[in-house]
Amino acid sequence: MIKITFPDGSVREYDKGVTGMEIARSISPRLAQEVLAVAVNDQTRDLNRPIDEDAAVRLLKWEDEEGKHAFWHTSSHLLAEALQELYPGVKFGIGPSIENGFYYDVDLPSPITEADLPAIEKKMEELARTKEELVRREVSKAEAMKTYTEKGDQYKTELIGDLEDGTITFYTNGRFTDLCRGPHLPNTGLIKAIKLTSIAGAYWRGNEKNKMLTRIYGITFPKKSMLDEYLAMLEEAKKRDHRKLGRELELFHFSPRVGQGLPLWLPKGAALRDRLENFLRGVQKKYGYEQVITPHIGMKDLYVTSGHYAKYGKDSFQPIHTPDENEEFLLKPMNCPHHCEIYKFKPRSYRDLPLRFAEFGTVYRYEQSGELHGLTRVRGFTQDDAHLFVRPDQLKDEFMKVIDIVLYIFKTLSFDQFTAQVSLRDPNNREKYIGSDENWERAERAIIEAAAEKGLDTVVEYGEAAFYGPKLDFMVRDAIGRKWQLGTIQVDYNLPERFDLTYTGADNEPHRPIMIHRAPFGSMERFVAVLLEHTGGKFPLWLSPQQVVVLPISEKFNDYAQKVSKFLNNRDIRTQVDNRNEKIGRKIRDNELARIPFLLIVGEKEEAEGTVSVRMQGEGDKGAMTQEAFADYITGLVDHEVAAIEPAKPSDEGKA
RNA sequence: GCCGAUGUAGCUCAGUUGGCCAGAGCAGCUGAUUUGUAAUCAGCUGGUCGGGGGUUCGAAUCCCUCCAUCGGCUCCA
Repeated sequence: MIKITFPDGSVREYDKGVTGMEIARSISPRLAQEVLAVAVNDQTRDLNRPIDEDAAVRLLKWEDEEGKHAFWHTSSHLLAEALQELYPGVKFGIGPSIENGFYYDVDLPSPITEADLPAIEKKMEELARTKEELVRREVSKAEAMKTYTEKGDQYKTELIGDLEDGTITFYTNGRFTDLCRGPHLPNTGLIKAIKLTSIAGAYWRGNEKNKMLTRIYGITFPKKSMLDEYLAMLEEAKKRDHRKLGRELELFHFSPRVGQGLPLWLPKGAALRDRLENFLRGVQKKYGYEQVITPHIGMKDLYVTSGHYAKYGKDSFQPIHTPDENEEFLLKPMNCPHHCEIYKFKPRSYRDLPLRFAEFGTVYRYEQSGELHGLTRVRGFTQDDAHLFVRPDQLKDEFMKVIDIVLYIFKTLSFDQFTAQVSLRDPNNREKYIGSDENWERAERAIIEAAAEKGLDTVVEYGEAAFYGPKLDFMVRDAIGRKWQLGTIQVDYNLPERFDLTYTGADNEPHRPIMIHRAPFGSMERFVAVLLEHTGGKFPLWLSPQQVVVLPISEKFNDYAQKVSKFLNNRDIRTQVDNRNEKIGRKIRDNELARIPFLLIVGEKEEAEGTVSVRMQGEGDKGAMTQEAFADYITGLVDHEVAAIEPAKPSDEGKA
C-alpha cells in the first residue's frame, strides 16, 4: 500500500501502482470525468501512469493550467496524426502547448495554405471521435534513434541526440507514435472542439540558419461552447485592435513616406499623450524626480563608451555624418548615456544622492522590418524614462519606490491584474552579458528582495535580462484577458563604471553610485496601444481627448450651443459643438462612436431654461440640468479621478 | 532580416477563367431639409487598380522586381 496525500492535507491509502484515473474514480465518478491529468509531487503526468510510492497528488482539471496544457499537448499529437494520415511523408519537428492552444512544426512534402486547415480539422475531429488511447512506452536511446533514422526524420533524431538514455518515451495515439515526454490525456475523445487558427513559417529550433518549417497553430476545448466563447473573444480583440481604433479615433497614423515604424501623432492622439505625460510628471515630482531634456543625437563615442555601440551598432541606424568627415553622430537609441553626462556635470556628494533624472526621451532603434507592429513595436518612440543614481544603501528603498509608482499607475488606469517578472541572465550563455558576476549578483538580489518585500506576484525568467543588468518587468492583463508587457525597472552597476561616475562619501573618498533605469509606461507608444486595447477606446474622463460635445437640435440653437461650450471650456472641461446640419439621431450616433463621454443635447426648451440635456456614454439619457449643475457634476467626476491619481505619499521621502 | 499571405477612392469592400470609358457603401463637397436621443434626401467630386519593368492585339487580372501591410519566426538596449 502507498499513501497518497491530497492538496487539502487528507491522506488515503491505495495499492501500489494505482493510477491518477483510479484515484479520481475512487473519489467520485463525476470528478473522474473532469480530470485531465495528475500532478504527482508537482510533476504533471498522464492519468494512467502508475504511482509506485507515497506521493502528494493534485488532480488537474481544465481550470488548472497544467490540465489545460496536457489537453492541448495531446491535441498537438492529434494534429500530427491527422497530418500523417493526410500528407504521407510529413516529418515532424516539435509540437508543444502554448498559452492559448498548441502548435506543431512540420516539414510537409508539399506546401499547404490556410484553405487546407478545415480539412485537417475535420480529420482531427474524426480521429478524436474514435477515442484513441495515448499509450506510453519507455524506449532506449538506441531504439528511439533507430526508429527515426529508418524514417529518415532528421528533426526527431536531432532531438533524441540531445536526450539522455533512460529518459526517453514514445507516445502512441492510433497510428501515430511520437517522441514525447508527456503528459497527455488518457484518450483523445475528450477533445470535443477543434479550431486550427493559423499557419506560419518557423525556423527549426528557432535558428534562422535552419530550415523553415510550417507551423500549424490550433486550439481545442472539451466543450463546443468554450470554443465559441474563445472565438467571440478573438472577435472582440479584433474590434479593440489599437491600429483600428487609432484610425477611427484619429489618434495616430503611419505614412510610408515618413518611414516604416515612425508614428505620426494626430491632434487627438497628441492630446492624449500629453495628458498621460503630465500625469506621470506630477507623480514623479512628488517622488523627487527632476525633469531633464537631452538632444536626439549624440557623438558616436558616447555609445561606444556605454557599450551599446558594440552590442547594437551594426544592426541599428547608421551614423549621421557632418561636413567634418571625422565627426559621426548617432540617433539616440536610449537616454542613459546622456543622463550619465548630466550626472557628471559637477562633482556629486553622498548628500546629493539619490538623484532622479526624468525625461520623456524620444529614441530611435532600427527594429527588423518584420517585427514592426502598430504602436507596440516601432522605430521611433518616446520612453517615459528616468535614471536614478543611488548609493548602495539606498538601492533597495529606491527600487521599492519605483515599484510604488508603477503600481500606482496600474491602479489609476485600472489595470487590476498584473504580474511581475524578474528577468535574469541565461545561466548557459554568460558571454551575452557584460559586467562582473559580483555586480550581477548584487543587482539580482536587490530586485528579488524588493519585489518580495512589496509582495508582488513574481515569476523568474532566465535569459530575459538586459545585457547590462537584471530587470523587473510588469505584465498586465487587459480587459479581455490578454497579457502585455509594460513597465520595466532595471538595476545597473555597469554604466556608472563605464562612465566613471562617482560621488564623494562621508569618508571623503570617491564611491561608485548605482543606476536604476525605469520606465513605468515602457514607452508612450506602447502604453497608448495597450490602453486603447484595454479600454476599447473608452478612456477615463480625465484622459478623454474630448470630454463633452454639445449637440444643437437644429442650426437655430447653434448660438446657444456655442455659449454652453464656451462656458464649459472656461471651467476647463474639454468641449466642442457638433454644429453640422444633421438630425439629432445622427449626431448622437457619430459622437457615441467617437467614444465621447458626455453629449449635451440643446434645443428650444434648454435654451429657454438655460439647461442642457445630458447623455452619458453607455448610460443614455440622464435628463436635464442647468449648465452650472452640469459643470459642477463633471468637475466633481474629474476631481474624483484626479483625487484618485494623487499618489500615495512616498514611504520615505528623504531630501531632494 | 526569414517564411507565407495581402495591396482596387480618405475608410470598408465588389470586380468569376485577361476583353466595352474600373464599381458600391461610408466619408468629402453642393443644395434641399431645421430636425428631440445611434445613419434625412438629392446631386457632384474623387482611383496611373502599391511603384517600376515585362508578356499580350488587349492587363486591376499573367510573369519579374521593388515598396508597404498582415500572420508567424528571429529580435527587442
